[in-house]
Amino acid sequence: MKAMLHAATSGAPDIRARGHCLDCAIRQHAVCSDCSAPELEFLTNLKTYRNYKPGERLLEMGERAPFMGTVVEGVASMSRILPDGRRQVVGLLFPGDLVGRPFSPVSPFDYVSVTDLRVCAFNRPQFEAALRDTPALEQRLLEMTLDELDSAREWMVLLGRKSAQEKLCSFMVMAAQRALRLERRRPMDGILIELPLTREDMADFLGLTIETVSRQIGALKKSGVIELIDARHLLIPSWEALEEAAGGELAAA
Amino acid sequence: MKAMLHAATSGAPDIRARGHCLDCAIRQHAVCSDCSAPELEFLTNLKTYRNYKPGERLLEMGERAPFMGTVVEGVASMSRILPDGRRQVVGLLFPGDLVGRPFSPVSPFDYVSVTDLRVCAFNRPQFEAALRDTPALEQRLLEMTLDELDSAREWMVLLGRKSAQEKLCSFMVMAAQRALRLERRRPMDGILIELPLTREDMADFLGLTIETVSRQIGALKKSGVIELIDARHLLIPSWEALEEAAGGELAAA
DNA sequence: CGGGAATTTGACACTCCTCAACACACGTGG
DNA sequence: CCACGTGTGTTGAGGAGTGTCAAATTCCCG
Repeated sequence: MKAMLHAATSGAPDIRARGHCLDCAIRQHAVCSDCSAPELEFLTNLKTYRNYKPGERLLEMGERAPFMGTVVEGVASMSRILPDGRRQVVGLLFPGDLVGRPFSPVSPFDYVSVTDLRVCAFNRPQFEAALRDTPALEQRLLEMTLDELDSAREWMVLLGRKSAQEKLCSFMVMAAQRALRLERRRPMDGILIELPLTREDMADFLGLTIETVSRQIGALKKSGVIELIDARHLLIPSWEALEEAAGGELAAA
Repeated sequence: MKAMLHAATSGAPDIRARGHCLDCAIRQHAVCSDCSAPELEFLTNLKTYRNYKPGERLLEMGERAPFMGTVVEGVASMSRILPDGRRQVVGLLFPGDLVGRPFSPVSPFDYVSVTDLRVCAFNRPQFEAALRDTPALEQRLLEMTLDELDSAREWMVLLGRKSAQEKLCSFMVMAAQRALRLERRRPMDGILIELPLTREDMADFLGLTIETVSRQIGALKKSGVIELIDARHLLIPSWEALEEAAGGELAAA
């Protein structure tokens, strides 16, 4: 819970451009999914890739954000730290999700990589100009933003009203849904879930402490809702039982 | 009240069209703020006004939403109720705010009036067509949605990490900011705040119980951060002290 | 193998919830 | 006019669920 962001904003992440937008594996999930071939051609020439190690800060709350982009590989978090060090994660970014706040030069949250991460990045003014000039881009951004807003509000239900145990189950449901969607698969019994976050990140996402997270995972294991492979991998014998234990109401984000 | 919430969506609220968009007092805050005179002319002919008493449900979670609109007067809430009855308010709608989820025929949340309420309403398909055909409308909607997303995430920080007392103070700060913005005024010492919600709605918005809300308001009064006029009205001797007690980080929404 | 981080476990404290009773304002009808 | 019901808000006693602090354990990687 205490803010332990190890490295300062990295001055020069590993940057290199390669690959063409047409070949992008996650384009269908991204803001550029509805762009025409010529529009993609244009974007291809603007983009650069940025790679990060876990724990690096891509953008800092309250600071100028030099770029925007899309997660290509890995997971990142958006979070805020209160003056006394309490931290709340307000969103997880999976492949296809947008990094940065469009039309605001200053980032309203910290963006931090939680796994090895690759981001398809654009110079901010150029990206915003592209947004203004490309209806396909702007309409898709609107669509994505409306979906994110629904998700954020669902998470508010979790934070405000769910028990620690329900929070953990909801998180597992969400993590599984996000991972499966990328592979165009559906949840089912016996499925394997990877938890991409440390206990600390989970705690900060769920509004709990790491000790409570650890204990509730133990309780879920004992009650048979999950089977632990190791600290980061688990098996779901019954998807329905997991959803039941999550306290209901988790629409696919 | 319980009975009202559980009653079906009111079939025929008080509907009448009057007034012209050009004369609308809250247009500058609404989705139509950037529309040209001809565009407003078009919208004027589509709109109808709907009036509600406190506690009426405008739209129901999971049901077809026949209209969308803008709050003209009063306050409404968006909320979700878990299967076992726990309720979380995920947003408050002040004049200018949008009622309904664009591009989704089904409402993801309950919309309930919390005061006497007037809504400028549009038939959903017509409104969505107008959005698609009117860049000024769509761009403004994107802007508003991005702002709402920032606000929702700030509220997640409150729900996940703030104490009951900090939640109350944050709510007062937010309520004051929203009310003042409509009058183009700034927060200052000695200001009067109206709490438009019942203790129950406040509790459901803050992730607390009504008893805790009541007790914390009492504690704030005793410590001098607020002065109670009556149950719904209070005075802020020091705005800075209130923000301090709110635990920091509340950007104007 | 060694050292630090991540995770788990334990004992205890505290915030906030639960249940219950009470106070108050308001409207209705006898 | 007053008794009554209903919705709203306050107050009190006690307990459940999480947080806090401390230590043990496991994992990871050089």
